[in-house]
Amino acid sequence: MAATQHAARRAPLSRDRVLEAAVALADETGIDSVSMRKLGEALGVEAMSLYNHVANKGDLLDGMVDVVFSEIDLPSGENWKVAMRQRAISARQVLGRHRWAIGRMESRASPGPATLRHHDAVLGCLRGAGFSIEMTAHAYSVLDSYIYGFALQEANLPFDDAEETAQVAEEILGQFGAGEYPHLTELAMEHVLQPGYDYGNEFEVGLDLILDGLERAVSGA
Amino acid sequence: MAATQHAARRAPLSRDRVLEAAVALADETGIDSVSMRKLGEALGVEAMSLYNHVANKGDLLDGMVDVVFSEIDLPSGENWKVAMRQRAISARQVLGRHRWAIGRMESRASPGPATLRHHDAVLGCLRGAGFSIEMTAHAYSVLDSYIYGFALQEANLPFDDAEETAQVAEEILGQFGAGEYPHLTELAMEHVLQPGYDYGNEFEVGLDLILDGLERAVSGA
DNA sequence: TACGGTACACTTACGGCGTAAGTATTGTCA
DNA sequence: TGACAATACTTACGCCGTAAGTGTACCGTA
Repeated sequence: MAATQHAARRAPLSRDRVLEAAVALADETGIDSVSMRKLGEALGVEAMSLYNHVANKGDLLDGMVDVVFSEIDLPSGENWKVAMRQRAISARQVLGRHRWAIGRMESRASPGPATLRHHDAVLGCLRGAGFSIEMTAHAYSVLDSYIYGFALQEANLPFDDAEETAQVAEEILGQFGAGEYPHLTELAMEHVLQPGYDYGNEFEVGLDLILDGLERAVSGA
Repeated sequence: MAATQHAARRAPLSRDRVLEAAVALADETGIDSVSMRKLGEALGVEAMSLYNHVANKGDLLDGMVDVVFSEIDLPSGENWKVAMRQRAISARQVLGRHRWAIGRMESRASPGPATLRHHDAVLGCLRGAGFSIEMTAHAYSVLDSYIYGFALQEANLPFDDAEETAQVAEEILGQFGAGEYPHLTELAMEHVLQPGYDYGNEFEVGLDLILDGLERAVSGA
């Protein structure tokens, strides 16, 4: 049949090609518009053909998350603080590039190989720097919580630049009497709406606070 | 008609009743099974009737998130550190009770009144304790990032108790040669799988590390 | 008491979703 | 050449959100 011959001439599908296309589609049009049909269309294929390469939609999402993980720099260098700092910054960058990913880290029971490799490298860096197992667990928990939480907040900001910020702030505050949320209003007026404000700058402030705290904890022990 | 008389005898719907039922349904059966049809069924009503009380499904989700926020204790007392600590613990409890909520804080452009009230109270506590506006912004960012991130990780743990933990760890590690992820294996064997382990215990460790860091930053300025 | 408006639950219908099941066409190796 | 494994295709089912329109019960006013 003509359709099938056409298919034969196409570059063949593979799990990697499917995942890559899905990530690109999610980046461009949002995770909600990643459906099997639309993904198939993007690949020049019917929806059901994708099932030759992913088990189901959950498997697709798991795979997409693992692709994201694979983009995060592994920690490197002998100085744990520098390595952790650099990894955190890379993670935030990657999660900013794929804003749909942060809410779907709920891959839960099925972490992919890149995910496992990443976690193993982080643990190895800390253990190699002399952290006890318990201290490693503490550091791992507080750092990852902070990174994911910051990325989550950043992904959910309803604005991307100063102009939008002003617009949104006006909208929200304008709905209420000026006195109803005085501290929110103050922060908006005297900080967020000032020229040069960028929420992203907060990331390294908090990160350094945590890294310094860890350093103190580890040297005090 | 009989059906309508029946409806008349029913306690009338209201936005609050709809939101409450939706939250309960999500808690019991997961957010994915909160559909307009199933929610209607839970309330003894057809799906379309819900549209008299919520604008659409997005509005429903926004409202559900605001219900969750309303359950978090507002900070109280004159000691900012105690107040922030207690609020953080309450937030984690609430987010643990409604695990579906953390990924859907993407209410983005439309925070509800409880959400705004909560944020305003947090800011007021810090400003009242003498934090500068900038320092308030730092504290707010690092604390909320940590709380959300921790809740996110906790919500995504594929296990709830020690038994499940062992089972999942075995499954994951069993898929690979023992040497493939040595540090992950070590952490699992010598820490996570030890009796008495509970990831939740990490929360206050990281929280206190951050609060101490903030205290040092604020007293040093 | 009668009446008009409002509130609100109902039915029907549409297009999109994930995916189970079955069919057809290829490229590969005996 | 003929059989087999891959893999793309079609069809169909029961969900989903929700636009549009219908009917009834209640309330304030005359």
